[in-house]
Amino acid sequence: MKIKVTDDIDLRKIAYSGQCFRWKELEDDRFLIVAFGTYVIASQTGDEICLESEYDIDEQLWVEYFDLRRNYSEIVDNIDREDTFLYNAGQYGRGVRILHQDPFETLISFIISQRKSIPAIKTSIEKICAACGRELGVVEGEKVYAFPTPLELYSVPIEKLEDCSLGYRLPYVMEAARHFYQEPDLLDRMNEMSDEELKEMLLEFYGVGDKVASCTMLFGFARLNTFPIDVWIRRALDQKYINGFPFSRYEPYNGIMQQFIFEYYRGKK
DNA sequence: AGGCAGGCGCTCC
DNA sequence: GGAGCGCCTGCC
Repeated sequence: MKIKVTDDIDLRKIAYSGQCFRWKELEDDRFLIVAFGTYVIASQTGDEICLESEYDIDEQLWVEYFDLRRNYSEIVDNIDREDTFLYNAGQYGRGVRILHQDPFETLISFIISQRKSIPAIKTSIEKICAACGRELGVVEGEKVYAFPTPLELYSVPIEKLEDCSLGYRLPYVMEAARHFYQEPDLLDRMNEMSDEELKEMLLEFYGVGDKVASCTMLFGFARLNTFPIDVWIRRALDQKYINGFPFSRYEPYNGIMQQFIFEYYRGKK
């Protein structure tokens, strides 16, 4: 399947943007993307995204996933030119989009992410998927597993999870899985909530603080105004915005600005 | 080979 | 309500 995109998109930038952990680069600029209980192999030629899979491809699902209904180039063009740092960050980050990922997977992934490097996060998540996720097939000689459902994760024997490099995060993961499993309408309720209510609720989860809650909202609930602050963003803000970041100017897309800043600042180190 | 990660909970004030 | 500390472990 091919999807024509009339907006900024760059699969490579997205793949390495730190928001997704189950993209794997294959040869020839192709990316294996496992999400929503299925997978695709994505590649890009100019403004055309090609998706291939042994499974049926639900175009609307992936349009939603890549947030293709939103016009990012317009958002980049709206950046204040006087703000040289943000303007440059926007240009540098052109093509990055905020993925609309599965909320449960996003929550668990960012719980795991605390005090871990990105390679370590990926390793841990892959182990979890292999331990209790559904087997989806074989791609380039490697088995592909779906991210587990709350039930699959909650009911896996604890010994198997102990081999997944979770460390002290193990009880955090189990608690979150239990919540989602035992409360089937939880997700619907969360989707109905305002940003403030959702944040409050996520913070009640054991092991979830401000950073993890914010990342879950931005990357898993498509709350694009959420502005996660990690050590990199903290440094960037302290250095470039002594008088505070102009959040009101970039509503309702502060989260996209955060992503640009993150890419740019981390890239330049 | 040892410090350090894209934090958080808990325990003090 | 804020500062200080311990935490698992893989990765560079």
